[in-house]
Amino acid sequence: MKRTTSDFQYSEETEELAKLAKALSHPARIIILKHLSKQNVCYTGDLLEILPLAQATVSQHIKALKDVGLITGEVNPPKVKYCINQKKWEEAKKLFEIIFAQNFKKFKCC
Amino acid sequence: MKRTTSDFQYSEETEELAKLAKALSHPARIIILKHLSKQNVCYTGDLLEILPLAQATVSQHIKALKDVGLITGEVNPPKVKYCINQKKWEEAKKLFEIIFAQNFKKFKCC
DNA sequence: ATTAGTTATCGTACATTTGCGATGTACAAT
DNA sequence: ATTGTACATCGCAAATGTACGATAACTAAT
Repeated sequence: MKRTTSDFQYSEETEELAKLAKALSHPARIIILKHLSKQNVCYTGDLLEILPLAQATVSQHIKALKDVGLITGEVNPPKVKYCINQKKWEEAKKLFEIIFAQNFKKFKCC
Repeated sequence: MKRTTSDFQYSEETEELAKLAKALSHPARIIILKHLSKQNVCYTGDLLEILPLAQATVSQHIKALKDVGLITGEVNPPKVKYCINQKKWEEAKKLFEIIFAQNFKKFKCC
């Protein structure tokens, strides 16, 4: 029963969910997303005030969220305005809903 | 996780969500959870067949899920039976629901 | 006691993430 | 042109994650 790792591929959905989960896997990025989902709009400076991190580090976390598509930035000199990317946000919501859909009410496990 | 402000602490909820997201941040662990949530019960051997990874690696991923509390194992010699930990599963579901609750219908962003 | 089956853990190598200071970029105002 | 503001990126160090072969542990059956 050989398993050849080289040609194996996870499904698109699985890969996407894993990527989104990774984006949520740091407290600072959770804070950023929660802040954005409440405020609807914010600037890097706002986040610097609520996070215990250096500016360079906050910028990195923002980049991670941007790279996965969960937020978008709009240059608004000399600031940059960030928002939730609503389309991706809904997509993420759905993917997490799917995996947590099962509720097990009638089963006894270990 | 070094912090400049040494006494800063993220909230329990934020830390917990980040930990759960980290548990979901690898495709192999997504597969394991999906399989368990469908099958309700499974053995390490079952997972070896559906994952492109060595036994040691699969065992590590299982451990990661066990450590965060999402699954439980019951020794059933010579096998080990795994299940979703329903209580933690529901907790995770709620935490993800909370962060994705916002839906932005009436706002225009960047 | 030995063997076979199943899974966990150890040791190792390599990749990625996290954090920060320093530096670079871009624009506005002087 | 220079300065100031806001933010991104670079380069580095430390920590953490990923993967695997080898080995250990544990039990059932011979």
